[in-house]
Amino acid sequence: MTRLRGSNPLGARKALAERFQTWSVNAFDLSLCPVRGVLDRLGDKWTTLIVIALSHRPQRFSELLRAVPDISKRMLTQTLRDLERDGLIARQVFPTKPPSVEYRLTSLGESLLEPLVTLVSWAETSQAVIETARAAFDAREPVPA
Amino acid sequence: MTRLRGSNPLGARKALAERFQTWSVNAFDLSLCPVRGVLDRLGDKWTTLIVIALSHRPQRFSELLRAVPDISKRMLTQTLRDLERDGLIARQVFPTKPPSVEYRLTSLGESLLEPLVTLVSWAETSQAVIETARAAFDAREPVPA
DNA sequence: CCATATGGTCTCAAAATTAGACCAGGTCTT
DNA sequence: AAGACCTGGTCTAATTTTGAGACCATATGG
Repeated sequence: MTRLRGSNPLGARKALAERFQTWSVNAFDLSLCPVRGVLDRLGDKWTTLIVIALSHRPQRFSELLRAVPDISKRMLTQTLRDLERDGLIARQVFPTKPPSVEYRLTSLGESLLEPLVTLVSWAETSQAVIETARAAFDAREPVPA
Repeated sequence: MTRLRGSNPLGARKALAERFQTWSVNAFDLSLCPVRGVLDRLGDKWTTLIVIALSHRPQRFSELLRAVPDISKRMLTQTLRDLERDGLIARQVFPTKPPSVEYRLTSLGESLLEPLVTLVSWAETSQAVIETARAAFDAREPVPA
């Protein structure tokens, strides 16, 4: 087949499988697998969206609220706090009349952009295939109303 | 520091920012941003763990239950169904005495491994920095008992 | 004959998330 | 000057999601 430099799934599979080997000793035990703590936050449903929104430019609270339409204030606040706690974003208050708060990516936060781009690219590329698979599955196994 | 080829955050930032530009027209509107549908599933907390576990080798239901220790049967079933529906994994039943079911990555599922590796690598690299940031944040803003 | 193992499903409780009221103050409109 | 509206949040109550564990049918080993 085509043997693409470093982009064949086999290579990735091996790389990941190797890492997994070292983890499998502790079998993903939450307290023993430090990566889980990091990965869990990324799986926050809102985290990636917010990071992507901030990749564009620093934004204020209500801008983010508009940028990610279906997030609730509560979750936006909480996700921003978590992100700030992890050092991925920085919070800065401006003493305007109604004080405004700006959030921006830190350099650590920006370093996340690169892995995120590859993931988003994959999502874009695979989206059509996935839709097809979903439709096929639903046709096989009709979901009851 | 070291200047690695093509791994500077600036490049990634620009790449992502450009993509975001095209999305920002619809401002992440769930129904209009197809990537969200895909990204949401990846942010399932269990999805990535299961895919990683299966990157090792095909595994049966109860093997996965053991591999991802703190998942409940309920969530394992559901996550596997979703993954199957999206065409990322395949389910095969063997007519053994108590029938066993094996789950394996499809080629689409394997294609996810590559982006996942970069993400996991980032998590591993950044983990220490993040822990430090968390500690510093908690010291500043002591979480009440 | 009882325990165990298989892959799930079902129910109920617990946890996470949402929607939306509310706040303090200042500006803008009328 | 009264009212509406803006800021960034917090708080409560209702809804949704998740978790823990019982349960099932069948078959094997002891």
